[in-house]
Amino acid sequence: MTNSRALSSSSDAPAAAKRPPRGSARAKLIAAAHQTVRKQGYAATTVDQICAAAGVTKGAFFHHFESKEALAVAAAEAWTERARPLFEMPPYTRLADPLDRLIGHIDFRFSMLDGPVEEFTCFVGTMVQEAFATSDPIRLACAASIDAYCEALAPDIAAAMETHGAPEGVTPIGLARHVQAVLQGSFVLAKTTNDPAIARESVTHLKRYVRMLFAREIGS
Amino acid sequence: MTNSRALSSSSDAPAAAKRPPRGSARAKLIAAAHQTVRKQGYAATTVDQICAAAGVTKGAFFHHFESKEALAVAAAEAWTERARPLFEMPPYTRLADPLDRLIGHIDFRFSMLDGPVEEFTCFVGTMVQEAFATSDPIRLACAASIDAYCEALAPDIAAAMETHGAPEGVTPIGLARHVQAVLQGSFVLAKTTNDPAIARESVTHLKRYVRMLFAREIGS
DNA sequence: GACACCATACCAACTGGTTGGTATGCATTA
DNA sequence: TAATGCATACCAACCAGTTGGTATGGTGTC
Repeated sequence: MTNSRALSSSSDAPAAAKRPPRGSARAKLIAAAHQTVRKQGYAATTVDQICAAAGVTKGAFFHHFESKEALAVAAAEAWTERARPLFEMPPYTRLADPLDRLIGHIDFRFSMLDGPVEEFTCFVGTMVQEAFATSDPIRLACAASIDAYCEALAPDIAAAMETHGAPEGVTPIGLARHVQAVLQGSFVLAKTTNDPAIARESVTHLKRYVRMLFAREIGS
Repeated sequence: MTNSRALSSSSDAPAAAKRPPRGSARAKLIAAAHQTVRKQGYAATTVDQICAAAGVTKGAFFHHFESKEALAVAAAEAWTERARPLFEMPPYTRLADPLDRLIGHIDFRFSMLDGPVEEFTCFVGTMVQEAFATSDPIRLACAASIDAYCEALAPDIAAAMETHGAPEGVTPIGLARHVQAVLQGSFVLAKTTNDPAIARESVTHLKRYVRMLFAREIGS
């Protein structure tokens, strides 16, 4: 790289184009935050690290976000969007029986529990553990993200309760939150062993619980 | 030496005694770490904050622990000891039926889900979330603490399985880990809302699951 | 279509305050 | 008096955020 860049004639359009497209820094910073925070936690992650992972400078960071906390909030919101396809794309969402769809979703979450721990754990779950008492904006953004997940899961549970019945005291949103709790808890356990196996074990129990809940009489 | 405090005759035992007993700094530092880390997380907690909360100086800190990480490991080990009485003291541990003891334990954990979130959440669960990828000593100490809990819970589950039976694929240690996962997950959810109610909801599902697991021939 | 004008996107270098850790001294106890 | 327990004073590295500037692309005007 002899030329600092000054040489770049205006006709280098063809191949070079190493430079990332203008306007991509924000998205790259959020993706870098997801990646880094899931591995190290929020407080231990520095702005410089996020910038380095995103391949941009600090100037770009503070152009797009007024503070580290503001990035955290934006990243939590982006996490919600990132999770949305989990409810729309997968094949099991087309199943006729809502209980099959619910079980299908749990199976799907089970299948995600593979590979390095920091690649399947939850960004907002990790972050809210650290920030719930020190940053209300972050806590609320994480709460909204988890709430959106539960709300997306609840309709199938409600439908399953109507067609298959369910014990007293079980509500769609309540069971959805329990699903989320088991997932979050399984992430914590997986972090202790640095291995997904222990997480799969718990989700298997969750699946059995859901099956038992709706296994009273099919079509009573 | 002019008497800065030399007045204190050896017979001042009655009331004065403002100074903490010599040798208490270590325990106070660990207690302060438990308190502060549960509220703010590990990385966000500074050594100075821990010292302030313990009422000692940094000199005392680094006299007892060679680093912040070493304190974290010691605090995780102390957490294990702190949890031990939970299995020995409570009245339900005297029940004859092991299933009653297991349900009693879950009820007991349920009853702990009250008051400020940082007062019932798990020190090692919080810490391992942040440190699992950056500090093996901390991760292993947290793993040992959670493992000790599960091992303490497993015998009653094993006995319950023998007297009441249980479905294929359920193991004592596996179910114990699931109990722990639900608790850890319920803590995460409670942090999103800053309210224990959502955690109680999940533990109620856990209790129902355990009841259903062992309810094969009892009532039907 | 060429030019002036300007908002947006981004960069490199710097700063004030904080952090984990150290060096040293002194009082109490064995 | 030797060792232990703890305090004070201090430091080098680091961190979130700032500053002052450059590059880029869009828009209105003629």
